[in-house]
Amino acid sequence: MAKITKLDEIVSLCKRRGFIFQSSEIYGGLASCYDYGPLGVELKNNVKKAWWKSVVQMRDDVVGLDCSILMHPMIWKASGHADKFADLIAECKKCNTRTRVDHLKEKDAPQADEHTEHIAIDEAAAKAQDLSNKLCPNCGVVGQFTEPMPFKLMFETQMGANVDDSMTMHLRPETAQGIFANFRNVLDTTRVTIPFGIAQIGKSFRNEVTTKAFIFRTREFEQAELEFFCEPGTDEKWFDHWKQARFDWYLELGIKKENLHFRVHDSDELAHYAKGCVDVEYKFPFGSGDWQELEGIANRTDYDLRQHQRGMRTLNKWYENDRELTNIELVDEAEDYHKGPLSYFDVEDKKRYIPYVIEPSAGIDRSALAFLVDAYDEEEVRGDTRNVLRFHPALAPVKAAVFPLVKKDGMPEIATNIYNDLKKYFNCFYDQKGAVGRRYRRQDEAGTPFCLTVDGQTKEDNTVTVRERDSMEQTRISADQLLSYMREKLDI
RNA sequence: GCGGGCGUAGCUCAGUGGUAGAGCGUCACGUUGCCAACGUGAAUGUCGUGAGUUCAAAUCUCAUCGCCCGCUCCA
Repeated sequence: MAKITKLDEIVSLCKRRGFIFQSSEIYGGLASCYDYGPLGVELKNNVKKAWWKSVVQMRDDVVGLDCSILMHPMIWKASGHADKFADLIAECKKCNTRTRVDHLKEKDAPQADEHTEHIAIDEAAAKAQDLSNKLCPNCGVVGQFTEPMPFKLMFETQMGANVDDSMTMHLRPETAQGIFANFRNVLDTTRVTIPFGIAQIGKSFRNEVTTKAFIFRTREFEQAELEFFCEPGTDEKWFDHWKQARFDWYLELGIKKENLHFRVHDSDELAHYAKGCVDVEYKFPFGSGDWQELEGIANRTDYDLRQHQRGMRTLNKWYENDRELTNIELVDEAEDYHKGPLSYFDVEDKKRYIPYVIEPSAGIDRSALAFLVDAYDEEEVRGDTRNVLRFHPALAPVKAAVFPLVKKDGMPEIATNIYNDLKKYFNCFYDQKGAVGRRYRRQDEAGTPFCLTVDGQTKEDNTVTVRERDSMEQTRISADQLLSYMREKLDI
């Protein structure tokens, strides 16, 4: 029986054990921002490590990258974010529901099923004047809207300390564009040949209209993204490949199969550049227990690289327009764009083309939350409730705790030596205080897979007790073999 | 942003105008020899924040911040 874990229980555990705290708590908190505590940072780092190992290090066809968060403003013009991450929203005066203006439908055309693109704010502002015939999707009242309000989904900041000539910059709303901007660099310096991918983990920022559910949707968040470049025509094959590879990654790290599934995007839900998109979703315990996105895997086609080729050719216009993005249009695409600066030359086939891109884009924070929720378990042990986080060893913040059974007879000294030896190889924790049973249970709640206990017998035959978290079973292992035994068990 | 609920110790919560509380947890000492044992002792509070009403506010009023649920929104 899968226990239904409420989000509140997870939040409470996170606080109690030092996984996650509200940001700026001593000042009353800052909405939608969270800090990772001592155990939380280990967990999150382990999630990132596991992703990096699986996507970069274990593969011969992917290389890593770490781009700056601030990038040239033209990046966002070319990518479309500068225009499309600004929405106009109108509020129904009748029911106070806010709706994106471009999602509003005419009274007489309720079946307007054309996919609604985001519209550049200026254009939309002009068009949006007449809402008198628009229908509120919530209460059905016609034409009772406030003036459209612009929502900027990108964080703005200033670059340059001198206020007068500082430049407005945007914090990146996704890490992907830094990869596209470095496609040429990597190609020229790394001896990669298509098909290959570039991976990156890092912070992104989005002014979401609403945040949600603990660390699930926050305005500052960490992404792990891969842009996998392939020859057009092979994109479907690679899409399927990554779809499977990414799904399996969650399962291998212990997510229960029944809590994970794919959701294929409908064609009217796809971003305009995407040929296909599928989400990996986890059954989170928010409210009624909704499936929520952990990761999106999209076929972005050759859209981004082509857009940046246009962007590169628009640079002078940007200078001429006083470095203002809103006043300029990207120049039209060159006719021979497929031979442009971001094209790829295939030596075997002797042809140039703009590669297609398959993008698995995972949210690290929400993955960490999913691993937490999924690992959380309460079980009855001798009439007591045992709280245990059944983390996969690779994700466990602490791999092994070392205890002397009691604080005398030389046991602390032996245990300390073992601890000092093992901590060179993986994260360990030493504890000699209080009853050993209590120490075991404390480690259960931190998700530590193994506890190593030095007892009276250790002095006689140099063995220690290895107590396993999930089964609570104990095995005696020679202290000499402890390192190799643990490494095998932990797979490190 | 709207509607509903909530905010008191690290956690869970009691406390409806009159001295700030409990359980669990934490720490110390003793005891104990393998699963939240026991004994003794201890620490820990801007009662979310700010104003107001009152002789007196955790308690009443207003504002504000934050969290949860449901809408809305979510390349």
